[in-house]
Amino acid sequence: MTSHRKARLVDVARDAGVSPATVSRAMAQPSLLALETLTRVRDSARRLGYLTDGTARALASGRSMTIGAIVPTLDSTIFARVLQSFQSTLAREGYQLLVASHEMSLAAETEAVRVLLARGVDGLMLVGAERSQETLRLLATSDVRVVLTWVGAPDFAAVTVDNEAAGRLVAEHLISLGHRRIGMVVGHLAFNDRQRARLAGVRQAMDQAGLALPDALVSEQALTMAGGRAGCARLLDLAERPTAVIGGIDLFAIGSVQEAQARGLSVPGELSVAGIDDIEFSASMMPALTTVRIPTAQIGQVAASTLLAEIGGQGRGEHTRLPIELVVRRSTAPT
Amino acid sequence: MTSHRKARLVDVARDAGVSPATVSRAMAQPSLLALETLTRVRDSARRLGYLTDGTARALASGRSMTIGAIVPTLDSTIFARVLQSFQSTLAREGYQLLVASHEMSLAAETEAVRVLLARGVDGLMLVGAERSQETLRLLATSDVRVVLTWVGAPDFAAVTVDNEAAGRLVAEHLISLGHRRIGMVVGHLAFNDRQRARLAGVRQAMDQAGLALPDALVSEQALTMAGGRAGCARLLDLAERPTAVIGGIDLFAIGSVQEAQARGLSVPGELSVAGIDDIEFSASMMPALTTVRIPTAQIGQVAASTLLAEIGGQGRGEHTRLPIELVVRRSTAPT
DNA sequence: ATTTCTTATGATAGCGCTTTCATCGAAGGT
DNA sequence: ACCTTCGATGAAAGCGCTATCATAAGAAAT
Repeated sequence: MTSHRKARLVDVARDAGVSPATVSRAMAQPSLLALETLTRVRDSARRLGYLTDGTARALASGRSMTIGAIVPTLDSTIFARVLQSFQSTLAREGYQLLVASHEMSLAAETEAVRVLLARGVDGLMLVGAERSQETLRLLATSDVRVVLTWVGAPDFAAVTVDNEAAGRLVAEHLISLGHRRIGMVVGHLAFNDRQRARLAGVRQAMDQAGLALPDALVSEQALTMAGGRAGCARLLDLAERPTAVIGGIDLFAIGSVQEAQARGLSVPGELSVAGIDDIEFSASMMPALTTVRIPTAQIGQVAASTLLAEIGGQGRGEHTRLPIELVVRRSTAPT
Repeated sequence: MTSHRKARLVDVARDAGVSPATVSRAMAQPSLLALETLTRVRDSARRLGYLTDGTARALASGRSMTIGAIVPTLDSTIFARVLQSFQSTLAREGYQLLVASHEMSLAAETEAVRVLLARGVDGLMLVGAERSQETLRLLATSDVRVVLTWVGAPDFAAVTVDNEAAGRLVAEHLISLGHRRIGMVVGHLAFNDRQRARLAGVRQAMDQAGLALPDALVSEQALTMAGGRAGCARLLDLAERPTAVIGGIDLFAIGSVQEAQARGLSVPGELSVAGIDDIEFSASMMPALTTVRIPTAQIGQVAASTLLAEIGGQGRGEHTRLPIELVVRRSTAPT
């Protein structure tokens, strides 16, 4: 609180009796300075309450030390978790996280990319592989490093998970239990390649077993528990109701269990239910949910490392596929 | 994709045959220009793929159009929700969100404040009123506008919720149902004034009813469902077990219900359980949870508006207290 | 006509930092 | 001793934009 106006680099330089360049070095590459000079500069800086002006630094150096992340929404266990680990890994390296959400709109994503690029982010985390032409153009024109999450694409580094396999895994599990008529509650498929892949995986397993997955047995819903309930309700109202329901996300499966129980159907006695994600709640609900474990926190952490490697110059578009695993619990049973 | 190097303001100016100042105006205050000039500049900008360099703009103008938010963690339904609405309100006004999390560490919060201030944020959202001296000093020295959430403090604008009243509300409800021995699972109280206030509220209600809340009946736990389970387990293991358990957050209450059920205790028959928050799941679990509704999304939205008003020069430290409400459902019953 | 506003645009000085490039003394090599 | 290398620092040119002030040309007022 020494002075009133914010201290600048030159103020510190004057106070310490060195040139601005030296102060700059003291802040950014201390190893270049003689120990004595360094301490003198640091003392002055502390005394004056000096904080490097990140804006000016970014302009002069060309690097903002800022990473952008564009997710569908922050209001989701899954993305929140990914962002948390992404952010903390980044922070450890001195990077800051700029977040934007697009609420499942392709156009909004494009706009977010434009804004973040204009902000001069050094890297960008995106979800999924579906992009507008305009977004791709923006990305190509700029020189930001990009890391995709969940689903990858050729020209970008990516940290993915085999969503198709996830769908296959649950479906095969259910089929092996003797289920023949299986329904699925899935998120809106437009601009959501994760859900599309999971559905495709379920389809594959069914096909392979010679079973059908008619459109009537697939219900698209908003990604909430209430959506899961509504979707399950639709499936249960069918003349030929399914003996098992797969939730494209755990939230759907949880909603489905609730709907079934509300109708007096026992799970898994009369209806088997399985999800994909393995969120915290799934393990401890009654009955505990059979699901596929997606290593969400790890996605964020690896995405951050990958992106930092890209920015650092090592790593050329590396793809990491994280393992997933079927977790059989109590919500599924033989027919 | 016209040129290879990134287009700058001067490039657009040259292309459009105007001065840099005019292009700057075209981007920031279009109303100052003649319509014809404006379109000409815009055409050039589009053709060259020009994006304003936010960094340079921030340096020259002194405003970064960036808001920082420091929360305990992103990985929480509650904060994720607040941030989602905060972010989308901000985005509508052209502001970008820079997030940081401190994982319940006072020192980490201070560091985050330092970093965000250095980044030149125009505003800052903080959670709770507990701050280190150093943080307060940093805030006072800089000229960022600040908005507090959940709990307010004299010198800052704030959007709060009466956490004490929330605790009181559930406790009174339970007391009115005839419960005399009530336990509480609460988050770690260090650097968490929200949980402290909720606990204090419960205490008040108990005191007023002439009841005691011995330390043994209060279990501090990490803010997860598993924490809720563990806390409830501790309370149920007591020689004199409580007839009702209050969760300092809904997650605790949910975990408590699970623990009770896992022990074969019926809820609310043998144990009443209530929470505070009203997260999505609470309404639809079995039994549906009695809780206090906290308007999370609204907190984010109002916090954003408040902060923007502060930045805009209107509004001097306004405090908004959002209403909360007891929601009685099926998890509580008379003794 | 002359003066006074307005409106649209230009010229240009920074914003606060980083980063060559240059300098200079001390250390190392022969 | 003499040249080279190295380590530590300084000088100063930007980074790409905004904002102030100045200017010019009409419009309005007298």
